Amino acid sequence: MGVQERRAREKQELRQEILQAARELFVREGFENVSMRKIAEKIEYSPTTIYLYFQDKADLLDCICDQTLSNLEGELGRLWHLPGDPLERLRRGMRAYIEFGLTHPDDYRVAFLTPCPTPTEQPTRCNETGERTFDYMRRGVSECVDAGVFRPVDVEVTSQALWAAIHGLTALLVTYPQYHWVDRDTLIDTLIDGAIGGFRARTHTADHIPV
Amino acid sequence: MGVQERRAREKQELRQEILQAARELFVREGFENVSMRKIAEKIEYSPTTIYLYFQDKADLLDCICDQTLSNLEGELGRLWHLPGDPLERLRRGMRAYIEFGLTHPDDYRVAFLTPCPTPTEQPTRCNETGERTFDYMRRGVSECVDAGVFRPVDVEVTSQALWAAIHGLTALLVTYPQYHWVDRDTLIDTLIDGAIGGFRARTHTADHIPV
Amino acid sequence: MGVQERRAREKQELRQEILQAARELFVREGFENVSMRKIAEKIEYSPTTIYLYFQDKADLLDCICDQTLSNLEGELGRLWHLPGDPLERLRRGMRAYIEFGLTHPDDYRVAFLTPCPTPTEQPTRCNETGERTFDYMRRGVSECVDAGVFRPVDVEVTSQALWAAIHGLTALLVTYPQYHWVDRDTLIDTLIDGAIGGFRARTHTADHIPV
Amino acid sequence: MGVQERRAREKQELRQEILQAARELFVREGFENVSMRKIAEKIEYSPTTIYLYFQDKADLLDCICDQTLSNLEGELGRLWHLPGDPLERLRRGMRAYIEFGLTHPDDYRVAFLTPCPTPTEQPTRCNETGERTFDYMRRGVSECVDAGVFRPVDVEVTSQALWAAIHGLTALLVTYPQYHWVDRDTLIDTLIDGAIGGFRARTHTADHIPV
DNA sequence: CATGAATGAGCATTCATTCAT
DNA sequence: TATGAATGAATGCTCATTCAT
Repeated sequence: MGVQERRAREKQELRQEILQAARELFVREGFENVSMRKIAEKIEYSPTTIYLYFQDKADLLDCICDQTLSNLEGELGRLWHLPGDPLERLRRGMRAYIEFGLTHPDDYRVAFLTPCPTPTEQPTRCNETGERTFDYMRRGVSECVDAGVFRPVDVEVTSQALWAAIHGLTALLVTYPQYHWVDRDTLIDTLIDGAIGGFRARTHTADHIPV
Repeated sequence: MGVQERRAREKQELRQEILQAARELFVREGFENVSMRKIAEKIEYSPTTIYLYFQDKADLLDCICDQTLSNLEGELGRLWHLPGDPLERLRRGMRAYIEFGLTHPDDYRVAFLTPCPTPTEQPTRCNETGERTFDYMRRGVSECVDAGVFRPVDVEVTSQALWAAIHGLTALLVTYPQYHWVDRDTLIDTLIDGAIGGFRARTHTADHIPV
Repeated sequence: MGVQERRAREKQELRQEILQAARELFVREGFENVSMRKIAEKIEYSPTTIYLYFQDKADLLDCICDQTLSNLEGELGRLWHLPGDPLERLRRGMRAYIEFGLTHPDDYRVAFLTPCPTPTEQPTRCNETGERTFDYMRRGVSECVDAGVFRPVDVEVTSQALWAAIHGLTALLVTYPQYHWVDRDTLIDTLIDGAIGGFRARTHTADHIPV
Repeated sequence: MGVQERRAREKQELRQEILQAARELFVREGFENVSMRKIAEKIEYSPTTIYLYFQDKADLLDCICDQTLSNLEGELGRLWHLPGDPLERLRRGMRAYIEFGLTHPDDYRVAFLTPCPTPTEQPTRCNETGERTFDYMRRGVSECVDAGVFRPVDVEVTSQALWAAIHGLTALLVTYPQYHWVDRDTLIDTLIDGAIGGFRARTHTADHIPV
């Protein structure tokens, strides 16, 4: 059985290597310019080999997306357990989301800006992982409502709206990196605080709202 | 002279036909997956013909974007002159933007979700028209600040943040039309009011903020 | 009739303009990279117009060749009437030939290095002009024989051999301009004197033969 | 292992087949007019296959040239070791060169009459093989000088001049096979003896010079 | 498990040329 | 006389993929 295990492990490793190579190529060369051949060259295997691990290019892409979302989810999970009040936690998560997109623009593009090839099939690419990730937003909003920091808004509606806001900024920055944006940090803070601000309970102190 | 005029008109018509065909294909298949050949087939002309009307594929894309932005600009211009207070005007414009995207999802995709093929060249595609369009946002925010409805925020920063918010929602709805979104109108209102809410002066009445 | 004449003259002028434009393009862009369209653009006429003056591209090419040969012939004719003894005249003509090729490398390529498209049709492109040009070689050799500077060699054989020699050098220099040739003038002189040297009568003085 | 060997052999064979097909086409149609597709059709493989054996069209051309030059080099090498005095050896080599061109006109055309597509890159195509081949000329001339058959001429200059002479004849005969040449053998002998004659020491006997 | 060989389809673009006007 | 519009054919090359081994 040791043999079988080793084999399985090796197989997993090569799979990971392929994914990693593909991801790096996406980053370096841009999503559209990555071919199976280039990936194969990078890992020094034949193109055919890739097909032993992935059904086709779309499948490979899906897996990359899934990984991306997993990474994002992991990041958010880590942050979730840091100390802080609900508002801080929500804000921190939103910032992390945006920064994740900026740090991995190609991953973000693949995962969030590329339409599903066959729209009827899957609502989002990599449904489950995506939902799990989105749950952090739901929980963040929920906490804020429970703590009275937010007005008693509908959690799902608010979560979706907040996601839209941070997705919008990430998408724009990723799609038009050369546009004459104002200072990036200011912009991010403004967006987050602005979006959150709309849901806060009346008695809030304005400390976090930038001028 | 009638002949010349008719010729010119026909030429314009074919140009429009090409643009329309390309737009539809770009939308349906994604920019990278649309070839000049496919466009030619769609309009039942030879590929060469397209090159009589557009310099190359990038030029074609540019023209499509420009048209889209012009339409959007026209829409926003119309609304701008309707009566209403500054806040109402801003909100109305933001909603129109989102609805424009939802009504012409393909156009929106091409214009706002497709990365420029050569990113170094041009900040955004179709600079001028885009800027003119964005100016409506700037003017709307500016008015709100002047009228004291907004705190004295930085107009450019705020405008970019608000654009990000509405772009985000439009992009998500366009990219994942099948996702289990909450009621579309509620979501749009929530996003707009939430985003705007963050910048309002302290003494505002909460009448516009939905539950 | 004045009208007709003017028309005819204008027609000739445009024809010349086309030929001139084509020739210049050949020189600047290289023979293979010249298209009818580019020629048309250069003269600021439509491509169609060219076809009013030349049957097709091959015809245009032929005419250029013919012009080239005419130019060469003219050059040789001019030189022929300069004073000098037969040997000097022959040598001078051979040098002029080589230098013509080096000055108009693309013309030379078109006229002398490009095989006739349909080999059965025409021995050389532009037969007659070519023959007239070659006659200068025949006459030069003939004179040398008559003057006793050359041994009583066969004029045709010798002429062809000498042509081969100078054509060879021209062709090599034109085809491989980057090769590590020795000093160009030395090479030309050596070739000419060497080739001629083989036919000189025994009592020649060696003054012209370089070390 | 038999399998591997057979595979390798088959691979080599196909490579040769491609080279041969390309060579024939280049010769028949001219380099610019031969497309990868036409080559593919000729060998009844898909165009893609060619790219498994050659990097691109230029590479293919290079390999063809190299083969041609190798053949020529081999021929000259064989002759070099035959007995004979230096002059005879030189003359014999020059004749072999010309006859090689006449026997393989297509090969000669491709190797010596086709301009390098990108002239700036490489002095001559297939440098090394070409130089090795040209070395036979240098050695032949050198020997003649050493033996006192030639005047103490510069070896490189003389070699290049002699090359030019025999190249010229070969090129003309190959390019214009239909021209009214005099008797081929007479012409070749005349050219060779004439060219060589120019460099011979004064005391030579004229025995080899034809009338 | 991995591959070498091969392919059909496709790409953006350019070409020489024609035809109706 | 000249042209604007249009085209069919072709270009070198890359792609994702398959199949026999």
